[in-house]
Amino acid sequence: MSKQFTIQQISQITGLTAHTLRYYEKIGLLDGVARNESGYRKYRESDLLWIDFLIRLRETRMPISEMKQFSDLRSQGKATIKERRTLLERHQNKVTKQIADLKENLLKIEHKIAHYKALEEEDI
Amino acid sequence: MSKQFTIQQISQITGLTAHTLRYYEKIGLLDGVARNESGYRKYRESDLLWIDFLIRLRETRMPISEMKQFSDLRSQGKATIKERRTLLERHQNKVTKQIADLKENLLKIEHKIAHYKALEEEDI
DNA sequence: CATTGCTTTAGAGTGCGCTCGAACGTGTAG
DNA sequence: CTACACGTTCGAGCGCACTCTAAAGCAATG
Repeated sequence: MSKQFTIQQISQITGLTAHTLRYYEKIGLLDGVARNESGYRKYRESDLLWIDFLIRLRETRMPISEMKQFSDLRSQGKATIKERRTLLERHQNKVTKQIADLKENLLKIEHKIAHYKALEEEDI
Repeated sequence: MSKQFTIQQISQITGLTAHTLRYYEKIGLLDGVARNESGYRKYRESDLLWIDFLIRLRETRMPISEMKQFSDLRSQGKATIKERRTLLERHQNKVTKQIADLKENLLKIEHKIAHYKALEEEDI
């Protein structure tokens, strides 16, 4: 029998607040979180893994609307695997571009820092 | 005598809308944009360079409040160069971390894609 | 069996970064 | 002179992603 978690535990593990976890469930990012007899949520290991993946999508700037699309495909079962892969590959490209752009911007920032250093030297 | 630009030209060059350019000026990110006799903005080359740098800060997720701080230091002249450098160095660290995080997340996304591919193979 | 602290829901509120609209002035082509 | 495109200001509105509140129920401790 696999471990179960309360909303607070999931909150601590993932860093999302309980509010955000309920919100994600409400908008359909988390499907079918189980409940105990009194209606309290009990998260399974699989929920945790899914939430962790959602966090990665969010950190790579996937909009919630797209995360929702992806979640919807997921809950439709294995018939949608190809479609999910396509969606992820499109996102992969965007992330790759983000990294390239950040690197370019980082260079410019570093140049500016170097420029400031030079100006500081002059004034000694 | 250096070239001057209308707000529409700056908009086309930078990709910011005229609305956004006015907004940035209003909140103090753009200091002292010149005007012609009838009150129309005329941007100089130096304004353009500054706007481009602001865009880089924005693309690297610097919040507007921090961009404002930086702008304010800038308009106080060369006495603030050291402070500006410090601010940029802090930001540089954040950007470096962003890149590392994105790379890690990209890996996980790629693993998921590979996993989907494997599942697709199974079903042939 | 009372207190304290956790859970639930629905719905309202917030902060960020724009984005737009209204009302009005300017510049230029026919 | 008349369109009509482009400029101005001020303030309101918007989309996103949470974030919080209120009112109520459940759980654990002394």
